[in-house]
Amino acid sequence: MPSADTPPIPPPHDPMEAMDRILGEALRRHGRRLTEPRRTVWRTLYAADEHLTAGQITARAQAADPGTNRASVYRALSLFAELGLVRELRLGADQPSRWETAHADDQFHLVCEECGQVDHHAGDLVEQVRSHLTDQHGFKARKVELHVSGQCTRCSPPKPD
Amino acid sequence: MPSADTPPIPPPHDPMEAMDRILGEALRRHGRRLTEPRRTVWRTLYAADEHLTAGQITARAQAADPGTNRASVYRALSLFAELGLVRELRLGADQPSRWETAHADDQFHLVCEECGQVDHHAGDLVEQVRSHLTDQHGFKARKVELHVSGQCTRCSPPKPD
DNA sequence: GCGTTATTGCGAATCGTTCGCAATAAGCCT
DNA sequence: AGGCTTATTGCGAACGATTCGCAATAACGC
Repeated sequence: MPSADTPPIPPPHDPMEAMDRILGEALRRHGRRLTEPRRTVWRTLYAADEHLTAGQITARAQAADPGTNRASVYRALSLFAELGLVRELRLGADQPSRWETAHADDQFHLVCEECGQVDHHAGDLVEQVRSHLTDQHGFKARKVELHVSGQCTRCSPPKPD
Repeated sequence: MPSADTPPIPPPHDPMEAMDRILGEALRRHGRRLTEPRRTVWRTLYAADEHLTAGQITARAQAADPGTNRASVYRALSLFAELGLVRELRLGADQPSRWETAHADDQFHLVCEECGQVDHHAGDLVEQVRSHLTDQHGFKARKVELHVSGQCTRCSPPKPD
């Protein structure tokens, strides 16, 4: 541990603490407060390997902190989305919204209908679409969402029978 | 008008009757029955200029036939979708599903965030995506959905300033 | 026409999500 | 560190979209 009189800028040992800092700064920048439920939701989201529904997030958050409230989870999620920290996505008309941390290049989703696996894609396709629309049709694209459903490599038989 | 002893194959004068026939045939082909609520929903869908929510469809259907029941509308819609006659689509995580008659080339939607206008696009983009995925990533694309939101030509100021 | 059985109509139920409001606590100021 | 202001929480009730169960009805094949 740093001695009591070294400059109090400890490097982020715990990756979770680093995440907390990112969240805290984003919140403060917008005049919002960093609270326990928000931190819990945030960590849950980052610990997740996949896109979670609000229900799943609530369950996991409650596993980490039993006090976590459903409504607060929803509120945290939509706030995060508003701040551009996470993205809400609909992978099927029947299923509830799912949430993912916002990386730059993941408007491109591949959903496997067999195993439910969701893959991301960066690619330039989204950019292509955007410029095509602007140039050819005068449509100013702000958000481009590409959802593809089908069979992923593992589920579609690689060997021809 | 055809005389009484000409072959009884009257050309479809009423476009709505023609629509009914299409629906009836599709249903019969699948062992389903052509009923009043189904016909009403079908006509509503075809008379519509835009993508309607189930609620809107119900309202319009009831305007045409006051007996029309909400549940039957939902059942008709999902049946039609199952038969490939209509398509369900989510234009925003917050809004309810919307429904459109199924044309070949309309997986490509442009939603104007200003006026709410929804435009379609055929284009080869969808095909491009499909083959790109199959060739490069082994992902067998079944359904490709491209949702773009932004500003349409009318809403985005054409003149600079 | 008759009978079989798919379909309807109704209300209640479900699911995801949001709301209202009193109680709590974050972060600023000193 | 203590106090103050006000954003945020927690709770349950409310909500909107969609679905369900089931008895009554009506399509359509014979």
